[in-house]
Amino acid sequence: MSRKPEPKSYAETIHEKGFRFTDQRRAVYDALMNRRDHPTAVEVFMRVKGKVPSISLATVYNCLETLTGCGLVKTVNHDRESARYCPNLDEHAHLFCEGCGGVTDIPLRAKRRAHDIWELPEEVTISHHEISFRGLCPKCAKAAARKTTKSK
Amino acid sequence: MSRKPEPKSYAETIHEKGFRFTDQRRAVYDALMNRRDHPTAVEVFMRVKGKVPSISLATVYNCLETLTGCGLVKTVNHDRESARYCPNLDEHAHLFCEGCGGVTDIPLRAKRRAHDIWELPEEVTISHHEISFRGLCPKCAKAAARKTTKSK
DNA sequence: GGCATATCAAGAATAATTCTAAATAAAGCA
DNA sequence: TGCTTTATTTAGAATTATTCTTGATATGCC
Repeated sequence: MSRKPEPKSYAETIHEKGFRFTDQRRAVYDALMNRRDHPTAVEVFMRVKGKVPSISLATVYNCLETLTGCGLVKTVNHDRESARYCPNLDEHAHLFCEGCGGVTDIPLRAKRRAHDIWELPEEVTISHHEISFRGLCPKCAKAAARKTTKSK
Repeated sequence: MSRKPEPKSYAETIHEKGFRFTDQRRAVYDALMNRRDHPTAVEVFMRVKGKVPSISLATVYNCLETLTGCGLVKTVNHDRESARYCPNLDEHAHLFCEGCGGVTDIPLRAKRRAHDIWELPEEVTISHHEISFRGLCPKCAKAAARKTTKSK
């Protein structure tokens, strides 16, 4: 298949790690970058089918794993729901809305370190952390407030 | 079966919610409280079998759900691993050790509020949050440090 | 004790993800 | 360019944790 030149950044990142930048991997990566939301593997699969009709769900899982392994994408877990994937590499938490089911990125306030917030023993080494909130996103919270006001 | 008097606190909590405090539920609750660690449902099942040999895994799941519904136990999730259950009701995070596989409770430093740490939009309502760290617990971190020192 | 309801046990069913094996595609080299 | 080696993809089977279903038990209340 034909190849357009890619912005070096991520194509190179993949190559540096010893992986090939295939059409499938690009399509999966683009599916995330174009929307910058938090789709599940199945949702990515549906988006990608348009571009690479022959792609299989297993390949989507493979690609997502490769991309996370390269540090280009993050996995987002919440309770026992399907894993979601996030292209935002900045430090942030996630808010899972109980109203609309959406996921919102919540940035960390500047200069907060885990040790300032949590009583982490000195010795521990943190390789990864994940913070998730469940509640109502701004939109749903406002809608709920309106409803309550009216009914009273 | 025979019943010893229970400390009112949790037996009552269960009754208040309209549930019966059965032998199975007590055994599951005790399995958590006696060790105060973070077992999976299967681990709870194994512990409980000694006390209630006829118990089934499905019942352990049911009991754990009832107990969490009553606010006596918390569910702890990490990546896509099996859910774990935690009897510590204080505000805390969890450290999942990549060395020994153990889970450590990490208390919140006094008086930190989520809004101080995260750029949460004013309107949002948080009903629940979960913080998990992955890394090396103090014991494993020390062991790793020793090893590195020796080999150099 | 007898009735209504809650709970339990066993195994089937489900859902997300991973694994397997064969087919395809790409990269490296003659 | 053609050949070889290796990586990747595909489709479907397998796995794993959890939930659901159904009939059997146990409990609380009159």
